[in-house]
Amino acid sequence: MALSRDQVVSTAVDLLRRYGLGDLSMRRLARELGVAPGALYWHVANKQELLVEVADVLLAEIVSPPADQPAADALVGLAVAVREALVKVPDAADVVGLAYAVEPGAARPLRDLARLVHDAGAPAAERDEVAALVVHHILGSVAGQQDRALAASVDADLPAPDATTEAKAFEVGLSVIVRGLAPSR
Amino acid sequence: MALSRDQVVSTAVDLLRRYGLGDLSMRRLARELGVAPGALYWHVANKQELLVEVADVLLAEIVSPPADQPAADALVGLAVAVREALVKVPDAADVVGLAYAVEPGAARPLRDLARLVHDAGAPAAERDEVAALVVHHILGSVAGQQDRALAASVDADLPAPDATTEAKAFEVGLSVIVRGLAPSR
DNA sequence: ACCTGAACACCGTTCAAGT
DNA sequence: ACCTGAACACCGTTCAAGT
Repeated sequence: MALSRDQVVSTAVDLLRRYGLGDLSMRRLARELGVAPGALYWHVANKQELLVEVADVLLAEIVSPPADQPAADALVGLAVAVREALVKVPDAADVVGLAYAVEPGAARPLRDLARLVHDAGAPAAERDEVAALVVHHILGSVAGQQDRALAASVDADLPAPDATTEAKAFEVGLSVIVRGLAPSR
Repeated sequence: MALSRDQVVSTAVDLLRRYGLGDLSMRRLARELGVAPGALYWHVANKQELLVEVADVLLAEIVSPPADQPAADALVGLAVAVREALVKVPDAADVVGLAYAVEPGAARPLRDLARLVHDAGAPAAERDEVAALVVHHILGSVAGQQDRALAASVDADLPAPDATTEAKAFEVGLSVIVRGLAPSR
């Protein structure tokens, strides 16, 4: 049976989950699919386009926040959920960061984040800017935790990051944002 | 005359400034220096170590904030200065992000940022977390602007980012952080 | 329509051997 | 002490030619 674009993308997601971005090469992906590297270029224009699709898949798995709570709580809940989903995927911050730069509102959870930022008190004119701040905080936190885990695995006398501590640190920053949301006065 | 580590690092900075991370390869750097690629490994352990040094050079050029203003103003001023310095250097966010993950307080401006966050009202226990939030906001803003510039140069019907607008958007997020700094009540 | 084979122009890193 | 030459194991992308 012929290869499909979906098959290419989902195998790429698999490779990323299991081995990280360093092993998600077009050649490695082709090997995994049992085709020649050139075959992939019939289904995707290039690696960048593929990675944007991969990011969309990762974000699509995140559940929407329940609508029956204050916007500020829903915002915190969703941000934590996005962070938790991404931190499990090696190099997720790089992949999602690339996709976010190309198309900030393409994935549903990121649109939800922007909406909740507005509902929680940000003026409409500042909605996208504050949403970007939240996204950067999530991606920065994810990248930081993963980098520290990598550093600890390489250098034996560096401490391995603790998931609970990392999550707490993230929420400290998040609460600063929520507190600052309403324009002064 | 023999090659020095400083020479290797500063030529790397040069290459980054002129052509970006894509052209900052160990082989390209060796060619620029007129040596064989293997020669570089006498002076630096690997590419990652080199990039951390490059980040330190980029950050070292940023001036410290004057001490005669309110901490919140100094914080905003320094964050804007760091952003402005980095946005001129292609892929600066990637390079500095890597270095920041490895050693968050190694560069002076980043230490100053953490100090000002504390002086501006963050509890000592939350200082590093909020400083990380500010750094992520800077790097995210820089990466975003540069990505949009690249996208516009590739795709003709995408608008080129305006430097003033980008700076304003950054300051919106920054002021949210500053407003949220003092713990509630 | 979809894929292979082969090529082009690259990578980071290692290491014996030279000076 | 410092560097070269040569190798190892890779990259992303293109494209004529095949089915």
